[in-house]
This record gives sequence, structure tokens and C-alpha cells, in this order.
Amino acid sequence: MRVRFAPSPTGIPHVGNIRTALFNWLFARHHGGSFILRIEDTDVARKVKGALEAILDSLRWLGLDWDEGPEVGGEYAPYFQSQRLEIYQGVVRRLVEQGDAYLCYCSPERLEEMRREQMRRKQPPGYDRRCRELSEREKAELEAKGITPVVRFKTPLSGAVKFNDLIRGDVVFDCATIDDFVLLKSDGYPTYHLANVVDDHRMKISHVLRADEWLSSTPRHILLYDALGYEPPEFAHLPMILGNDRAKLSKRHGATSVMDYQKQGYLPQAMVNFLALLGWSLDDRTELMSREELIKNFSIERIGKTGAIFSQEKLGWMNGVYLRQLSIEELVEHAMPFLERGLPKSVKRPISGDYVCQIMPLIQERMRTLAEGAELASFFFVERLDYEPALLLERGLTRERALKALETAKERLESCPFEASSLEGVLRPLAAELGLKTGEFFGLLRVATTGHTAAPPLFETMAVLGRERCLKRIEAALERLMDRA
RNA sequence: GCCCCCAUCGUCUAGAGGCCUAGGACACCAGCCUUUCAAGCUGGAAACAGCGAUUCGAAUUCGCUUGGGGGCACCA
Repeated sequence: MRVRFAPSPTGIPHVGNIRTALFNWLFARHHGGSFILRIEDTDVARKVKGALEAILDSLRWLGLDWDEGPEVGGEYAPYFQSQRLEIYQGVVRRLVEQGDAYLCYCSPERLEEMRREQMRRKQPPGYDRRCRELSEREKAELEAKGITPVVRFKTPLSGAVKFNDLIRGDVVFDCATIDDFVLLKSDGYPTYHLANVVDDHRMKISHVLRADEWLSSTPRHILLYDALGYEPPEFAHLPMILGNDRAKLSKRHGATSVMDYQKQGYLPQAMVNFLALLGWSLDDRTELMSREELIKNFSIERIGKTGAIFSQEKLGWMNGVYLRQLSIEELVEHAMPFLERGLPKSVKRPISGDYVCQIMPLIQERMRTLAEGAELASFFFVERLDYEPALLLERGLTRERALKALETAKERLESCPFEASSLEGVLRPLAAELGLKTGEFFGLLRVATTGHTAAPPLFETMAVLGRERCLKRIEAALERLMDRA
């Protein structure tokens, strides 16, 4: 079994592209086959700088290692189509000699005009085959004008192309609906159709797993395989991943680039698990699966047919699950870069690993992404808390009672051991002593020490913050309340 | 316009004629837990697009309709 992921470096890979890569990879690993990475860089004009690296980085981040391709080489190198031009040109020459392809001298302007006219007449757009049967004289004349021709495939005028898709079943296309598509562009580069077929054959690809959008070009490919005398591979067209509007995923759907998810602090194992479930399922209940379990269970038979909307919500939930499964050491390791990057500039670097080790248990179950973790942890680090003084009186406390409570708390905390259970032992009775409900008193202390009304458990938090920080913050809270008068 | 594909809760899906008064998950709502927020637990609301046909019996088979998507470049 040999499968490939064949992206074109014309942009940053989005989750749809990578889901295709993942399915190919899972299929290869499940069957002990090979996963080949081939770069289809045949569009010089649309080539984007940095796209290749983004593709490689995305695959590496998710752990989708390739057996042949860029950086690792392989028996069928090169794996960049731009380095295989002579191969395609040779094949095209043969096709022309066989009479299965022909040179076309039509100008882009004429083609454009033709298409416009067809659209206007509500006819299906397509090449009108003007150059299909040119005489030698006509060819010579056009040649003399210095026009560089393209090469088109001579599609049969009648008949049908039938093939079996592993996911869709039998699919039939009428040849009459397929025009004479271009094989070789005037710049000497092949089109996708040609290069793809030639390379899949030469690289001995056994199964083509690609997005559904390719289904309607498959008959062209079958026609090419036939003309070249190649045995076509098995095809499996994967359901597409859609945006919230159910349209094909594209740039305007927001953060769809895989690397964006890495930047936001999603874990690769969560991403892999989530993506695997978009269009594939194991059974009626299993959702959380490790990479090994996915490999073990993956099968084309269980790939669905309907497009799937990419749900940020569920990915977030799943990422939270994976985050909670990490040991504190692993979590700290993953979180450190996000803290370095996400904490306010005013916080001194480097950030203390020991301190972070104490903090992480308190926010682990509260974050869905690592970037969110940096926000949740921010108050542990900043020098001065920034919050509305009114938050201190959130629970309906009067200023006087709040002042009294904070002052008393401050006194008691001067001497109390700074450990969660001791703090509770001191503060809980103090609430009663002050005649406050625990919720009122703890809420007040929470805002004073963290600047938030929602935060990790108070006593653990105070213990981690330490006596010095807590006392300073309580003093600052007292000042705020005074200023308010 | 033409060709192709698809159609179960808001979303991801299970379901391959009776096991379905349609199961799970996310999100949502309620309750519990609780010093807040989470997490956790319990419960709830929520779907077979429509119409015909086949059959003793249809979410599952067939047809039509409707809806959605994709393709129709010297882009992939």
C-alpha cells in the first residue's frame, strides 16, 4: 500500500488539507504501507513563499512523518514536480504522437471570450476544440506567428467513463461533458491532471485518498491512465470539511490554518484526535483515541460521505480533556513558551519554573488552550493588579465592612503559616467572627488577591502567591477602597 | 446553465429492514457538589427534509421533489 499527500505550495495549509494528510497517513500506518509527500509546485504564478515550510511544519507538528519526500528523499525522487518537467514533457510528446493529445494555439483572450459567450447563452463552459483537427498548413501558419501552444488532451467525443470510488461506489461520467483539457501549459509546466497521473503511476501509488472536490476531475484522470496504458490506482474521495456556512473551507473562515491552532495552544494529540473524527468514526461511542488506537482502528470503510463543519467548540472541549490528562511536568513544559510569550511585558523574565509548577495544578482544569492558560495565570505574576475597585464590593458589602474585613485579615495573615489548610483554618472562623458569610468574605479576599471574581480556589491560590504578595495586594485593596471615599 | 456528489438532534456522528418509543459526544438548560470559576456527577430539551413505491414491517431499499455542496481555468 502506497499513498501520498500532494499539496501545492500556494498557501498555508488549513485544517481541511491536513485532515486529508492525516487520513492518508493513518491508512499507510494501519496497513504498514508507505506515506509519500509530494510537492505539486507546477503553478509558478501562485507559488507562495514560506508555504512549503508551513506544510512541512504542520505535518511535523502533528507527527505525520513521511517515508518519502522532501528532506528524506526516496526511490522515486525528486518529489518536487518542478524538478520533473522533462518527465511530463516526454509523456506529452508520446501522447501527441499517439494521437491522444494535440497542440492548441488559441489565445487566452479568445478562450476567455468563448467562455463568456457560452455563459451568456447558458451553455456549459468548455473548450470548443477549434485546434483539435488543424491541418499541417494551419499549424505551420500558427507556428510562424510565434505562438507557443499548449497541449490538450483529445477527449473521446462519446462514451462514458465509469469508475468505482471506495467511498462513493460506482460513479459514471459522460465523455460529452468533458472538454479537451490542458495537459501542458505554454510555460512548459504540466497541469495538475497530467502531473498527478504521471507521478502517481511512477511513484507506484496504490490508493488515492483526496478531498471530494476532486471527484469530478477523476474521469479525466481515468482517461489519461487509459491513454497512457497505466493501471489506475484505487480512489477514495473524502467528504469535505466545511466552514460554519457549510461552504468549502477557505481563508475567510477565520483561523483555519493549522499553525494558528498551534499558536493558540492546542495540543497536537487533540488536533489529530479531533481531525480523525471529522468524516470517520470507530463506533457509536468512542471519541477519545490515542494516535496508536487511531492507527489500529482506521479503515476506509468507516469513512462517511457527508461534509463536516469544523467545530471550534468541540475541538476546545477535546483540547481541555487532553490538557487535563497531562502530568504537571508535561503541562509546565508545554505551557512555558506560552507564558513567556503571553504574559505582560512588565513581568520579569525568565519565568520561574518552580513557581509555574505550583501554579499549573490550579489552572489545569480551567483552561481549554495553553494561550488561555497564560491569561488565567497572569495575576500570579504581575506586580500591580488592575481591577475596578467596585469589584471589591461586588457581593453587596458596605465599604466599612469591607475595610474592616481586609484590615483584620491582614493582621491575621502576618503571622499565619502560608499553607492552604492553615489559611483556611484562620480565615473561615474569621468570616464568622466578622459576621460575614463565607462567600462574602472569601469573594472579597479573592478580588483583593487575584483581581478577579472568578479564580482558582482561594486558599491554594494564596498559598502559591505567598505571604508577601498577599499582604501587599490586601494593602492595595484597602487603598483603593479609601480612594473611593 | 451543464455534470457529479450528498441528505439522522444547532454541530460531529452511530444506525447496513424488525434490537429504534433512533444511541453517543460537543454546545445548551436544570439540579448536585461548592468560597467564585472550572472540573466532576445526575437529569432534560433536541433529529430520521418531503412525497410516493416495495414489504407483514423502513431512518435503513427504489423513484421523484426539495435542499445543500462540489466541479466546469494555460489553479491545484
